[in-house]
Amino acid sequence: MRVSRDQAAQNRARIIEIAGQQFREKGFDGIGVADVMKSAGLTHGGFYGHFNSKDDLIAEACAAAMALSVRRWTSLSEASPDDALGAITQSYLAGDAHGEGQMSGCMMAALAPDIARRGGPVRSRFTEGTKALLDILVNAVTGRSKARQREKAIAIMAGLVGTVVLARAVDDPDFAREIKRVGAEVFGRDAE
Amino acid sequence: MRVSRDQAAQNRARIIEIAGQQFREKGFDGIGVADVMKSAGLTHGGFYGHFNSKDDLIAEACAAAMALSVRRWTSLSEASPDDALGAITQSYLAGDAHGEGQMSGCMMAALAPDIARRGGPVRSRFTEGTKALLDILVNAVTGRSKARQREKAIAIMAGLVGTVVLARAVDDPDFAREIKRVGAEVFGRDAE
DNA sequence: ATTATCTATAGATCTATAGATAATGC
DNA sequence: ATTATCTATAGATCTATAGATAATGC
Repeated sequence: MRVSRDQAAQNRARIIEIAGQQFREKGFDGIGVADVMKSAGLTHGGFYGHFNSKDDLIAEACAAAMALSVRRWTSLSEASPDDALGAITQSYLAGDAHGEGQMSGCMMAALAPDIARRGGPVRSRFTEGTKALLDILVNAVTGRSKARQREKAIAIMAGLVGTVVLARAVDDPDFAREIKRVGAEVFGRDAE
Repeated sequence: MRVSRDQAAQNRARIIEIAGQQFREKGFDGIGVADVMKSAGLTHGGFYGHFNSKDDLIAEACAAAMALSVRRWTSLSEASPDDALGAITQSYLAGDAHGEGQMSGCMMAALAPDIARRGGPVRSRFTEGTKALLDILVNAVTGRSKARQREKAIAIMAGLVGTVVLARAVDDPDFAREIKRVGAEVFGRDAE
């Protein structure tokens, strides 16, 4: 039942990708190692050939999901050079509406509080990703100084994360829509 | 070992209060029924005389924590009638810094993504609380129309939640401080 | 020969229940 | 007599490990 080195590397990458999706959808404690492996078409026991522990996988999945967001924001910025902020916020807030659910959405909005409760590698990988995303936003907004741009970018990032977090948690669809509409208007425009 | 009806009611209230703190600190899956009961000075088996299930406790703890936030925001508004927004945001963002940790902080910032993954009573109790908090903020901001006030209040609430969520998740203390400083400046002032 | 994966299981943990106990409240 | 709480445990689930298997790569 052994596979080639290339195949094993692909298997590892697929485990990380699937884990990232399942974690965002169900939470770190909402999905077990055995089910992640099953979704990847592998068996439970094989997991520990790829990772030292579930925490190890969580750190890798976190880093990979953040890296994917960085690539998406970068390509959105390049595709809309005159309204990078609008393109990013629209993409960011439209995710849920398009029925993709949280599994393909932002790691920050899906798991930041859970990441805060974990230590070590998970948090540091997440922090790197957060800084990288922030840098993209800094270049997507205007400001009389770099410091002012950074200030705006931080507020927008917090606003976007809070918007998605609240809209998802709320039970009332109309209220959720209202939250997202306001989020798009307030944080998607490069005011002042 | 039986206690009076009054004592039993107090025990129930204490279980809810302690559960609310532990859930915020460790997550819904991070603390078990047995440990909550132990913290309340009771035994595991007694739990099911007070609640039908852990989910039932989660809903009660969620509602109680939101109600406490509503009372706090209300009294802050009344104590600072000319800068209710500033008083609320300062209190909201200062929590972590004062070493209180998340256990006494905001339910939205600590558990909103986990609440989004749960169904039924937990989400509806949370939604009620969120609407009540929003109403307080609406009255704490100015605007040429009620609709504009509400829009500002929603953006501020999302901004505050996102600020706390990101500042907590991030590994770098300087970065966390920067996020909270910006959040206080941008969302704590009744601009425009 | 090495190693990626598989089967099987140990050990821990967690929710929920069953039945016993003892103090309250009619 | 009722009932709030306790002790003990069933049943499920989850992480991690041990040992076997079979195809790769030197």
